[in-house]
Amino acid sequence: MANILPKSFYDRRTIDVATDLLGKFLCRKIGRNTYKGRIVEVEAYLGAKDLACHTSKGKTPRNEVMFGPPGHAYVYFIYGMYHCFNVVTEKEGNPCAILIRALEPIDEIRKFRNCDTRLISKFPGFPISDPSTTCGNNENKSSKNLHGKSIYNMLNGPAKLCRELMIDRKLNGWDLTSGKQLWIEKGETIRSGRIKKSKRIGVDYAGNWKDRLLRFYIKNNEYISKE
DNA sequence: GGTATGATGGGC
DNA sequence: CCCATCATACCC
Repeated sequence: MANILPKSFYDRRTIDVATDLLGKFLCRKIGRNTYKGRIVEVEAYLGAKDLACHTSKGKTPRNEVMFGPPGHAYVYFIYGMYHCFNVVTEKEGNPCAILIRALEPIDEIRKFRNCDTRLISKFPGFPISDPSTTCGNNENKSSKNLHGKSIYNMLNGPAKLCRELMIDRKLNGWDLTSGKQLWIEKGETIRSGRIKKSKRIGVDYAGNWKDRLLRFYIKNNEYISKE
């Protein structure tokens, strides 16, 4: 597939990769089907010197993927119940990554959420496929399925998008350029005027790094985790 | 919008 | 003990 982002995309300065990831498509293949979400919010983690980055305390079994080559997935388990998905950037040995914080669901994923019940029997517990949802072409911001979930509230957080797309530690280290199971495709390039910056979320422990503006999101997008 | 709290368990 | 989260409660 020609649209898969190549290794060279990730082998650059982390902040540049982070802003360039906005507007690209995260793709997850499960069974015969592929589900895609548009990346709308990310955070950059700048390696050993960055006190908010897991690698600031050195190499451990958990974070060793970040020390490897760019273009691989760094997936970690947090708070006893959640996973977060990152892409590794920069040259091998410079342990940086970008946390994917929110996705905008696009047509396939919406259709699946609403209509496709075949996968449910194959993957019991797959959260995005809720048999109680109705087939909805008239969704609005307050539309909810029978479990009270809105399409606006399913992919707007790093742990929520992992839950919905069944991303867990089995995909830690996955080569995102292989075009199987999990990859990222070209989309639009978001001009800097459409990108907002803020402090990263949940890193108040990170000393003089906690206030750095390393969170990037698409201005006015409806699927952001937090304003 | 903000703050506070419990859930829940791997990592160091 | 800590934690790159989430859902819920409440606005002290």
